[in-house]
Amino acid sequence: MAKREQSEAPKQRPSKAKLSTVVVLATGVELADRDGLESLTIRSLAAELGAKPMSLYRHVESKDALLDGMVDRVIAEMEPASAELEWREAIRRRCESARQALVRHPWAIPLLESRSNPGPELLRHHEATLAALTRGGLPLWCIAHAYALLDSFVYGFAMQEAYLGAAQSIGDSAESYGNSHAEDVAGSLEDVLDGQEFPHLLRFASEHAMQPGYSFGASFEVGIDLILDGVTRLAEG
Amino acid sequence: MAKREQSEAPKQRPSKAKLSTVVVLATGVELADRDGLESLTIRSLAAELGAKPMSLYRHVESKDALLDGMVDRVIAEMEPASAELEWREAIRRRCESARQALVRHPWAIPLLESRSNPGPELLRHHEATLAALTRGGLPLWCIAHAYALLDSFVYGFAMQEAYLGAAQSIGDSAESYGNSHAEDVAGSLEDVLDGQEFPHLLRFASEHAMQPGYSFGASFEVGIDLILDGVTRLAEG
DNA sequence: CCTATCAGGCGTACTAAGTACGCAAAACTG
DNA sequence: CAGTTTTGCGTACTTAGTACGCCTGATAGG
Repeated sequence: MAKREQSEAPKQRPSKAKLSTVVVLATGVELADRDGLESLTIRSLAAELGAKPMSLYRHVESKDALLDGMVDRVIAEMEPASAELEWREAIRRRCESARQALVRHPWAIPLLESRSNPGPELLRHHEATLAALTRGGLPLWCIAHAYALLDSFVYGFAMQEAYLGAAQSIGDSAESYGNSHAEDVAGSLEDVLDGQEFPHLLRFASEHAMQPGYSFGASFEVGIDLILDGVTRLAEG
Repeated sequence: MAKREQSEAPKQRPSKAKLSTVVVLATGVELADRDGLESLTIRSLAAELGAKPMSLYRHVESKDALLDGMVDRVIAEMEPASAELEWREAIRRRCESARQALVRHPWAIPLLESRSNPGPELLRHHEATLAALTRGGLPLWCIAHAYALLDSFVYGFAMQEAYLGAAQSIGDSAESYGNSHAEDVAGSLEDVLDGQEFPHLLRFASEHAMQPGYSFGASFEVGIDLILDGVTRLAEG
């Protein structure tokens, strides 16, 4: 009798709070962000929520459904192309937003492909992008190419960025597996490559990729603009 | 005594043959191709090889190592950029080859990212590609962009192609999960999209994507050429 | 206020899957 | 042919997903 609450209890993730589908999905995303997808289990998620494993199944049909929901949540973080902006700018922003969502949630990248159900957010997203491309006055076949190229690039870029990110974060979470890729990728460049076997690779790494100002991410905007330009040119010629 | 063999026994995958790392990896790839990555377990692989689960561990350190090895095998199927050809043509072929390998082994795509160890084949591959780009006379910063864009595009494209492929294969392997995405994606376009909510999407699908001659794959070469052109232009201007 | 109903949380327990450990047969070596 | 190494594997433990059904607290009538 000492405790009375109507429906909005004070938020407290680590233990209590009311269980619900959204909370489960959101906490799933948090956990995957923090510890990686491998350590997201029904049991660990339940523990994080201060609940017992079987309780989650009241709000999520299965682990697959959980993952689907989490992916849709990530997609929801990507701003759809705005109808207000000039179409190229709208596309640019959409792509950058998508990329950032995937950088925040790199575990979602492999799932984007394998999860079959499109999910409501993904549809809204496609719709907005197609609308922007249509506003650009491109012919339909050209829209198709533009869309294929842009999305391929965004996803592929995010994939590589995630890969590099994992390789570069030396002091971060270096205990997930037995493999310590940190040293293998970052430090031992010369150890693996010093032979005459990979001269270009070694030169590229030492003279460019390992230089102070280098940022893989800088290629992103270059790529988007390049594709946008190329597609425009396609439509004309 | 009735059976005598020196080292090359008649090949017979389903049951006997000598166990070895290569055989295990190759059979793993076959199994993943046939039944999908989810149904590739140490136990199923052992059964396929006519062996018992623990036997595989003599030739593969762990399941993770198995997956690494399988991925490296897929990468080995991608022809490195040839040093004989004109550089753009060499790049084009390399990319097309990579794409085809990933179409043959779509399960490898999500793994490309998550597997941390580069693997010997990947290094050889990068080396050849950088060599070709260098032969093109591009400045180093431009090579970096070119490489980032090309690889992002290839991987991302393969990802989408795999996604679409799974959605389109109606009569193929439609029993993997409880979800039958075949109908959901292919047939019920109007069921999901008929509302006024997704006009562009519906128009795009019905007027273009569902037309007889449409092929998503056709965008691939367009994309590669577009990137190659764009990068060349970058280097000049 | 008392009871029927219902939904949410959970205990139990089964299954699938990775794999540590160490034995034993086979292959190889001297 | 004896010793050593390589290979295959039986056993068994662990982690993880989840089917099934109980229990409890909240809610709705009477």
